[in-house]
Amino acid sequence: MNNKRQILIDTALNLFYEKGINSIGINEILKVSGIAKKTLYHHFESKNALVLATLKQRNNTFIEWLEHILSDPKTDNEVVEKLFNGLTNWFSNSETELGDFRGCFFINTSAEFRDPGSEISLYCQYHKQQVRALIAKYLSNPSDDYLDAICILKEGAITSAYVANDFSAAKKCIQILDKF
Amino acid sequence: MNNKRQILIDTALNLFYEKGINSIGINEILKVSGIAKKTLYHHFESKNALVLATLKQRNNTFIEWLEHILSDPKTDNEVVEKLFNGLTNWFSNSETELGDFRGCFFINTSAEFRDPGSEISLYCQYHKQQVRALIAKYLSNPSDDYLDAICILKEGAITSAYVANDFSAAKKCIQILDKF
DNA sequence: TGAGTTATAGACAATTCGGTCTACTTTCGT
DNA sequence: ACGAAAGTAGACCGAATTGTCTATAACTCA
Repeated sequence: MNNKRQILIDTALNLFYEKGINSIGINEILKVSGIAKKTLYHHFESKNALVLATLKQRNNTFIEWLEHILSDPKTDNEVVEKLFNGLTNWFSNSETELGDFRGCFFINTSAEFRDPGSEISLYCQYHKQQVRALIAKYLSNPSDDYLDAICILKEGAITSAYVANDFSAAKKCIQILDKF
Repeated sequence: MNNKRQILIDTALNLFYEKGINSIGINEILKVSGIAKKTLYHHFESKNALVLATLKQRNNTFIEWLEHILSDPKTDNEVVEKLFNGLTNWFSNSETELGDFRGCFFINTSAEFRDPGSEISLYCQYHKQQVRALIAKYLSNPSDDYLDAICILKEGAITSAYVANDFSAAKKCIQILDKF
């Protein structure tokens, strides 16, 4: 039964993303999901293994969402518009697939797991590569400079929205890239 | 004697910034600093109060560093160059005042303390406002659009450097702003 | 039917957490 | 010189942490 395993991942991801991984204990995940501790440790060898599974789940969700909102662009400008309008919607909790905005799960997790060589940190890095590659796929002229600009602004918009509470950051990025 | 208080803040800040606040217990700070627990709780009413003091210390250090590297700019382009070259130096551990690069202490702390209304989250937000105001001070033509672009790119560069391991991100920002 | 897998509840261990407290000593300003 | 303030070591508290273990039950599939 992969059922219980999936419920554990879903429950853990929701709690981790909302409250932070270090703030959520195993017992709380079990209490919310209604699953026994032995079952958790049958499917995952440690809390870190569960964390890694939630990262992969979130990566899949995010990539699918991105593919959806970027679909069928006519121009490169349209890719930029779709991307940053999508981020704006995310910030204002209008993208139900992504849940209530609490920053980027991977940036947050990198901040909590500081060992740069750990599997968790490396997966966060990998996620950013995935997103970059996906954006590149939709651009007709994916010059490195243009792609760099889009990706750096994307990180800046997410961080500005979460830390500085500036939900209009993504909209401003469209203007900046217009002049590029 | 504010001496012990200052040692506690310095020790805590170093440990918090390197390993993360939730990963560092009170007892470790006491062990490293060689200060008694009673003394800590004489100066700070809780761990959170100590955390807040380290945030203020880091804010002062960062603002002073920024004032130093931005001093006497001749043009707005020079402000941008000085800022992002400074960030590049920070990423490669060449800015001794800022310590070994471990991302932005305020972004990291926002990720660890997820309650958006908490005093700690609000101070992180305040820090970003301070930095923005300081950059504005050095610009001869601080239009909101230009300032927004600089600040979003700054956040993007720091996050890209830390999470995606791209230490050249800040350099790319100069090019992007050239065309603005 | 019977073996193997997956599940259950929850006691338990070992450690760590933030924080309090006692009893004592040092330092400093007037 | 004296009293107040600031310091020390570390025992102690209750709660929370991850992870192990026992004992039992339900499910699937050959």
